[in-house]
Amino acid sequence: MTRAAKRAATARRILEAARVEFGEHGLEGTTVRAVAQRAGVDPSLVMQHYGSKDDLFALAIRLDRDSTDDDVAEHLADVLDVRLGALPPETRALVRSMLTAPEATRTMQQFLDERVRNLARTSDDGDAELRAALTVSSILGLTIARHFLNLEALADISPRQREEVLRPWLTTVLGAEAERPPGAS
Amino acid sequence: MTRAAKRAATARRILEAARVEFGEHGLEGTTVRAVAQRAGVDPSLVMQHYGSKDDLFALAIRLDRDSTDDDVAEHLADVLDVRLGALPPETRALVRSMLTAPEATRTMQQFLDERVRNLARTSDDGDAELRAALTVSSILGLTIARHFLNLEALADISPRQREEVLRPWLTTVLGAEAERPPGAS
DNA sequence: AGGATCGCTCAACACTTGTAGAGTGAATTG
DNA sequence: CAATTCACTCTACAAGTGTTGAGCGATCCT
Repeated sequence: MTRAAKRAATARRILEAARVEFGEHGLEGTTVRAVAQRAGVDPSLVMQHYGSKDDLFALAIRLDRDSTDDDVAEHLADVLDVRLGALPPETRALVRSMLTAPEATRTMQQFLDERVRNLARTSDDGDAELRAALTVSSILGLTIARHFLNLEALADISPRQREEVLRPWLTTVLGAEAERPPGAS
Repeated sequence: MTRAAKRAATARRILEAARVEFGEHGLEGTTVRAVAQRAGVDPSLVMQHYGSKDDLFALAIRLDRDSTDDDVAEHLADVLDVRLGALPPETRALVRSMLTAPEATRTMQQFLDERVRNLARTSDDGDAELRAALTVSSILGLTIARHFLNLEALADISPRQREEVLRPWLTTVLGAEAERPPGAS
């Protein structure tokens, strides 16, 4: 293993450690020393690699999603498959700090606004954006309630419940934009 | 104004300042000095009144809701009337820190679990708790998206949209527990 | 009115934090 | 093989934090 490769590997180890720490304790609750210790490395090396704690954080919460086709089906798959298991560390880090770290708030805003736009694109209803936003925020709330607040009722969802309750419910939420009540202008 | 009354008034002023600061910057992002300055008071007075920053925080996030009858109608009223305006400071403080401050996380868990139980009580469905949890987390997500992330699509909701989109949508979400698909045991 | 009480401020401490710079030992290069 | 580069550690510092105890001036009791 060449010297540059070893250095790159160390850098990745630091970044991953940072994601875990940020994901568990947030930006303010995480110390550079804690990240360094988890990575098995000296604190100052973290700085040499990433410049500052804030720069490291900005990198740690990047989602790097391939935002090509972002439709209802993908949403469903996301929620049902991915988010029922463990959340990836960068997502945990982003969500964990989204209410307290301005950088994370901005990133989350952009991420959600984009999903809302993509979702609203499928309809030409004037209120499509609003309906899409309701859908997206529902999924956000579900994610938080399950993975960060550990709501009792969401703790253990059986495969039966996933198919009989969660999937129909999500379909309802997602499809709500199609069933608008009569009386619109 | 008696001396004790003046002291009590100062205490309330400090607590209110704390709610605003905590609500805006979270537990870790708020300094005792900032609270004191907002209250127009010396930092050490804050300690004399509330013992420690953590004790003050615990008090600042208390909701003191009269949890007698917590039903669907109340939920709707909450979301449509209260939460469309500004959130009360103690609610802001609680929500802001719920992902980063363990004390706030616990408080939020208990608050939501209670609402879920109360909501599930109205049905004898075996999955009532799960459905109630989906409802509650939807509302949580909506609150966060609107009041903390300022999602574009949720920024300005006209009265028309409230009545034509938001209310029917919420009714759907809330009522989803009644419309379960056929084929349950 | 005079002494005690008390709400409040001032000054300071102990600690943790992010961060910088010198140093070290091994890998690399000629 | 000698010189150099470089990934990494050690030591230290300056700033900001929660928290404390002494002191001060106005208000209350007798």
